[in-house]
Amino acid sequence: MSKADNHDLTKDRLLDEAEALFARKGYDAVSVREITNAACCNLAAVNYHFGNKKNLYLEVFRARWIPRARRLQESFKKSLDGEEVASPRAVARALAEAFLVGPLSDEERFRHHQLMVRELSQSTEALELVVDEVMRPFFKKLAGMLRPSMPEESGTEHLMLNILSMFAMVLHFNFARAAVTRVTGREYTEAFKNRLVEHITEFSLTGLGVGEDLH
Amino acid sequence: MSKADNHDLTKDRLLDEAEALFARKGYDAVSVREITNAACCNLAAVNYHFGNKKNLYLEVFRARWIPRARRLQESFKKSLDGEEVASPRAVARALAEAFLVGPLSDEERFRHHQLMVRELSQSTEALELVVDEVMRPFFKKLAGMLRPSMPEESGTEHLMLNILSMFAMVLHFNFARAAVTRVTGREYTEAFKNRLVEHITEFSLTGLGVGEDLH
DNA sequence: GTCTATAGCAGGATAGAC
DNA sequence: GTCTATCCTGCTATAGAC
Repeated sequence: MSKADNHDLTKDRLLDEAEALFARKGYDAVSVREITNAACCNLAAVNYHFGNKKNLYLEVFRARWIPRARRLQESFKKSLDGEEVASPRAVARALAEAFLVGPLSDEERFRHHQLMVRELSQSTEALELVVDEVMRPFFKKLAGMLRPSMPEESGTEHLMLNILSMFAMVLHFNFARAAVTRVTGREYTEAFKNRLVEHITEFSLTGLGVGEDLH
Repeated sequence: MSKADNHDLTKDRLLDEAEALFARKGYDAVSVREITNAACCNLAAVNYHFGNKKNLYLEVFRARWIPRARRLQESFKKSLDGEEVASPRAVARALAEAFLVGPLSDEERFRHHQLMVRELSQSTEALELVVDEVMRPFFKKLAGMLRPSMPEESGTEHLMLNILSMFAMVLHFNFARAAVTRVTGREYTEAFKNRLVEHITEFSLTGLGVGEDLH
């Protein structure tokens, strides 16, 4: 019993600390020593539990990142339950809310987006997991929700580009915090995050909002 | 003469190869040996010319990245010369065009955005340079161009969030190529890049384009 | 399952010849 | 300015005791 406990706890601590460090510094900048120190266990534990460093990285995605992405999608879905039918505005707001405020702690949100951006910009094996198991199904669901509101003539590609654009904003305001803060002069307080949710919702609905005729 | 020549050529080759490698793999994943091999010079050359690896990285930004960012801004400015007054549509299109088609080769565009995203998501000393010398002034200019078209009551912050959002799209469609391709099924041909320019322009102007009443 | 000890190698950096 | 040779640190991974 205490054996199994130790096993699980060590493995869990390793996954947690590894994820935090990989997110903050990137795969190559983190050493196994650093991870095992942070997890208060022995250097050899990584090789025992995961075989090698790279496998630990992949396991971080399988055991931590992907489940969290699913929780985010659940949170998104719940936001929409109140609505009789998902209007584009409701979808945009629920999306922004789930990713910018949502169920995650600040630390978790940070981890999540840092790791995602690292994979998006430099695809390793983990990107396959991320795209195939999380992004594609989620985008498909979003497409289904938005399609009824779109002009008849717009195809799936148009829809996907729209979704990718909302996604780009959500991602950007999460991972480029340092730059956003430097440019706007605002820290990521609850108030500012709510302001960002408003902004993303509006921009998704009306762009710059200059009231130009629609075509 | 040949001395000075050799000096400059070696230094230039180092900067070029270093930038390419840092962009593709990230700072920590690249070794000085790898760089000097690619530049066909001796291991000690990095320390001779730049002092150390980190300084070489910073010099890549000073001597390569920032000048290229200036060229992009020039290209953006030129796109707008034909217009009597810069309408929001013209600004959005010029922005998307400069960054997605623009004056850079595919390889240069790739380098540029990879390095930028690395800095945006994990600020090192180079982020200060990037934000202070490139982003902030550029955003200020954009703000000046867009302000006349905005509703009276919207302040600078609203304007900045709008600019950051356009920027987020431009950036995203450049750095997340792998994922975009995986999701849309489209490679980054000239045709698709032009399609993206259209999309970014439209999304910037009207968002999802569902024709919702403006407020 | 967890530890110590260590093999074996790659990394950044430098001294000094040319 | 460029080279070779080398130092020394820190890395991943493993063998083997407990």
